[in-house]
Amino acid sequence: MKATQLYAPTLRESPAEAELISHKLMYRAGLIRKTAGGLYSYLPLGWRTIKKIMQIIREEMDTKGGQEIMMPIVQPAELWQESGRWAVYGDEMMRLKDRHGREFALGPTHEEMITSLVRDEVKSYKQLPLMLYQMQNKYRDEIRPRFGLMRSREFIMKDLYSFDRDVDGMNISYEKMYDAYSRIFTRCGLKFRAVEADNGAIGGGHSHEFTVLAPSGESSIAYCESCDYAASDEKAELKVIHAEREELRPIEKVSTPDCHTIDAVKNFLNVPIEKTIKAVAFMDDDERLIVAFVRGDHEVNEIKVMNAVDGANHLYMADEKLIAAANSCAGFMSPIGLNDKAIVVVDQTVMEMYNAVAGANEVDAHFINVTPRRDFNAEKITVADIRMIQVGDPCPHCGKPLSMTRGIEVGQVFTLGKKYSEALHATFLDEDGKEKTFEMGCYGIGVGRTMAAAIEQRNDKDGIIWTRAIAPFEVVVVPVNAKDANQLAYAEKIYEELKAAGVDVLLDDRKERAGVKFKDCDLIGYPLRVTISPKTLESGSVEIKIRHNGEMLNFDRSECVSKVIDLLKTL
RNA sequence: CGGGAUGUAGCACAGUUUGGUAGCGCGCAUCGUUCGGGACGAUGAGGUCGCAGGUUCAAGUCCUGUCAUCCCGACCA
Repeated sequence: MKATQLYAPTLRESPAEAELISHKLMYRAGLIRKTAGGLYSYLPLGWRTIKKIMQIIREEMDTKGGQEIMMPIVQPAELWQESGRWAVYGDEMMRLKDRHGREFALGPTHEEMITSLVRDEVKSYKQLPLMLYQMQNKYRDEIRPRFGLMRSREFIMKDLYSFDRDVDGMNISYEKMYDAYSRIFTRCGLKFRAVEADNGAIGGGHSHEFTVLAPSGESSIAYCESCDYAASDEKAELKVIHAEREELRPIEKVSTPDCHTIDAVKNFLNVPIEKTIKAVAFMDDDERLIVAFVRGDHEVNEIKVMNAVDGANHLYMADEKLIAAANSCAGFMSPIGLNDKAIVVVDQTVMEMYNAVAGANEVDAHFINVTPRRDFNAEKITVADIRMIQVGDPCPHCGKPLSMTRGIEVGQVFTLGKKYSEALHATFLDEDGKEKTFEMGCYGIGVGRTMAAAIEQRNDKDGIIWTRAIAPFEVVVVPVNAKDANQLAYAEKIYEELKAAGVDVLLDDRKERAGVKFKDCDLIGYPLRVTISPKTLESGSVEIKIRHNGEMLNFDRSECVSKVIDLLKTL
């Protein structure tokens, strides 16, 4: 490819609306352009990278036995009604009607489609396991598209679905995909973690999010530097912290005027915050009052609370009336004396405290010397791990202190079990002649987001730093002055040789000044630059610059191709 | 959907307070000089000032409405 024929409009300045480094650089380097909020066009350079990422994904999927297919983007409402998700999915689904008024959606995901496809065709265990995947645009009408390709309304996704005859088979498929994903992101040159995730509404089974470590990421993860444990902050399991055993003292009510917050109570009674118990009151969709208790210095994890309470799907801040109905008042709640209107959930660590401070369920009063195991007397107490992880909490695997970081979720794997196969009555005949329901799994990768994450992770003040595997071109050959026919001919020769050797190479034959071309090279981020100048022409040599460390090397012209190939192996 | 902000040339922005001929830089085109890290000079093209209504002799500027974009929050199979 020659730069004079390449449509790669670079910009000196980034658009005001771009906030994220990767978004700015993709715009400036001429990789993408925006059409409307959350809708982007990929220009030639961006699309080349996307295609390379897709190819890596394809190879790894195929290696594991995946077979590529292509399903329609437009999906009939009936399928979604069958699974029950037509009503559930809400405004995030882009819906449309055809000329006859029949309802359709632009696919946000394809569980229904694939399940319907497979149930009609796969009738015997002999056809299993089956793994089918596709790469295509998905549509989600995000409440707030942002960060360029990170959260857009139309995006390219690879989605694979596995069908197995039993749970063991499903778990094997899961392991295969987990392994493939690790290989894919490694090949893309990304630093990532497979994070244990909450699989929320899907329910049951395993789930890992493949998260690229980057401070600008939207998800927060806890990870261990000593072992490979990593989990989203919502999911991270926590161990019980046992307080030091103390002589039990009798419980006592004390006056704590105007002490509505834990800080105020702590200061007023002059006790360490670790000796206090705080309450957070929620209500769910059915207006049930759910009161969560954690140690004063801990935070409540709403997801864990929801998981601990049967039937709770959403949590909201409770209103005063509900709290009053449970015989309590905001700011002074405790499990001691709450009536059965309240569902009480207590963090496991709270149960191990001695002589602690807790509310008294009346205004301006607290109990001191509360020992939960002895004193908690609410109707029903659920004890569970319900707190948010904090830096320094021990790793559940090896016990070392955990670190926290932010990350970009680029892929997710999870087991679905029979959720969709049951809803859509997708069955097969097993070896024993009995009809059985498929055990499914689904596995997604955000392709555009992977590109953005790669840029987010590797860039400097001059631009993008591509890893060789996903660079739009591996090498750029730059004659410093393309108006000089000798230089251009020399550069063209080298370009042809590299191309013949299978190198993905661009010739920057534009009649621009050297500075302009160099700036563009750095901005776009080709891993290697081969420079041709009067000097190299005269000495019969070439100069090679390595983008990521700025190193300049000189080689005899005859070695050019072999040196480029050697260097590329290290990038 | 709540809070905040912004819409003026391809990009970045000034002009709006106090109504009076639509501007600067970059980019783009032509010519000349220059030529290893975003050169210089000259000439030039490019705008219904987001859109719609209103006030006024006169609106980019004031008023009303509306649309879009961005940020924070809520939300996120």
